[in-house]
Amino acid sequence: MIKINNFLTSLQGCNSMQKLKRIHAQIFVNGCHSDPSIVEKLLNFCSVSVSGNLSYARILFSQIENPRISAWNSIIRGSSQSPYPLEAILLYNRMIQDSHCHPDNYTFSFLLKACFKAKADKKCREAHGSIIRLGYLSDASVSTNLVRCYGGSGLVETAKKLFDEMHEKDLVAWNSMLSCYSQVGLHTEAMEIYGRMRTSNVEPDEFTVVSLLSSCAHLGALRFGIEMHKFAEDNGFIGNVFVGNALIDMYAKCGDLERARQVFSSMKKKDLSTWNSIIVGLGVHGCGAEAIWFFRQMLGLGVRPNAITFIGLLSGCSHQGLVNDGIAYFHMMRSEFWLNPSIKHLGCMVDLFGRAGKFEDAFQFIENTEARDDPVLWRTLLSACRIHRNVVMGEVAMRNLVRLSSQNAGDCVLMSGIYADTGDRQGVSRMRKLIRYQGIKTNPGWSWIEIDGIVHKFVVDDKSHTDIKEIHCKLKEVVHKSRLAGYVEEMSSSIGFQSTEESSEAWIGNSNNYHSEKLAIAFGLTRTPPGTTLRIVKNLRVCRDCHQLTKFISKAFNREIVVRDRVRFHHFNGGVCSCRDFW
DNA sequence: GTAGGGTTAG
Repeated sequence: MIKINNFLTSLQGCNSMQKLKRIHAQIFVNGCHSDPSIVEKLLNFCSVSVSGNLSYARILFSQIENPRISAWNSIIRGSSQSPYPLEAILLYNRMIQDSHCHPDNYTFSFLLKACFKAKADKKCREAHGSIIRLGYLSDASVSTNLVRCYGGSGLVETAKKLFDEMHEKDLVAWNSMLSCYSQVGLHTEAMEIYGRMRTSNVEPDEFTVVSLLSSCAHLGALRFGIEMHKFAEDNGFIGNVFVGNALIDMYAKCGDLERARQVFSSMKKKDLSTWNSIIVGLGVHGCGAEAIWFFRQMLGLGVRPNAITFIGLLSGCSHQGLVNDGIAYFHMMRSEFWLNPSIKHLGCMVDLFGRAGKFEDAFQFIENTEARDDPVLWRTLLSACRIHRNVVMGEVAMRNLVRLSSQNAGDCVLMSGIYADTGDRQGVSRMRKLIRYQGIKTNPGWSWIEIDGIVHKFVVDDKSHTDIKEIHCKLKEVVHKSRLAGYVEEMSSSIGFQSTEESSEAWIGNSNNYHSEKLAIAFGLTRTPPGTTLRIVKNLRVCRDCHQLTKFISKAFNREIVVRDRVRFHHFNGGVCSCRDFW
């Protein structure tokens, strides 16, 4: 009789369906099929192993007369890892209804994994009830899975409560909570969790670093990101491809392209995300040509691009005015790689034409696409009209937004900006009325700057900062010095309308000196030694007047200033901006 | 002999 171990050894080297069947047949020949543990082993292997085969596992499972809990667990686990996690939930239901088996802590772990992947919120809550009833909440793996499930369905508070109630929080539990905050965009909370983790004496690992770097990227917290980089180096995490990718993304999003390139070239192991991170990073910095260069390298090495690669490429082309390249890559996407353009790709194309002032092309592009009723495309066209002060096309875009009943405050402010730029007071007042009449909510604008590892946040006309008097004083000096160098306030403010800011900032008449990014820059100037680069992050698009003033500041104070706005990066140096005034 | 965590998207 062949020993069980022999089967296991042959399974290890098994990579084809035929071999699997052969082993299965041998089990029969040797009369081992009546031993449930042997069949369960085979089942578990087929369900879970990378070289396994879930379809075969299903057949095997169907042949077991009264599956024991371990068999149920194997098949539920296999399905939860597959592209059809819903199947795991159905199997669980069958087990509860039709078998005499009771779920254990393993069953719940696998079930919850499936719930997370399938976004099955209701089932998650139901499982939560059973878990409490059966006393499995104290199991670390089960409760960590619950935390992820609630976090993934947006119920972050519930996730946090469960996490806080966990008796023994191990590293995986901390990492799950951290990534939960990071993924829903609560980056400050993610940082707080990290702080608590450290004070609880839990040593971070690669997973911790990756989630944290993602939060650093969104916050624009370069200093903290550099610290994390150092930490990763000291702890031997640098060979990890996730860590490398997250580092590239963090450096790019924090405005330090040079370091992003360095990390990229130092990485021995690269995957698709590595290439995407550098291409997308270069794209938002307006380095379209360089993004194309990387794209060609990538193709040369046989790495197949995906939809994200093309987002990076197309946005790079649009920010650098590479219209023909953009068109070529848009077609290449479908013809060579069988990728269907998403609304984001279409948006990039409208932006590509619009930014280059090719309004007729932009308009025709929207009209000829199936997504012509998607407000995103008209909104993109409207932004381009703002750059080029195109009233006629701006009104076309605005009319379409109204037709689709989706005009928001940002759209009205953009349109107002176009009217203001062309001196049309009536147009401005029409837009103001539209906002008041429809009660459209405006989006408050803020900017932040990181000084000595602390993030300082400013809103328009901020009075809350403890050093606000000093900041205002500095701002006066800054404006005075810039005026001497030739700075003139933008025309639009002289008719009582403040520029492009898509926010309530825009509606506060004469407060243009107190826009959030101006406050942040003035603060940065008072708190950093001469020559230090200032890095500002803001949630909206930078306004024309602030953009103009920042150019003069970069020259008058001899500072490099990097501003990350909602759309892209602006590198101000020696009186000019990398966006060449097309933003 | 059975478990849980990570990056990139106008």
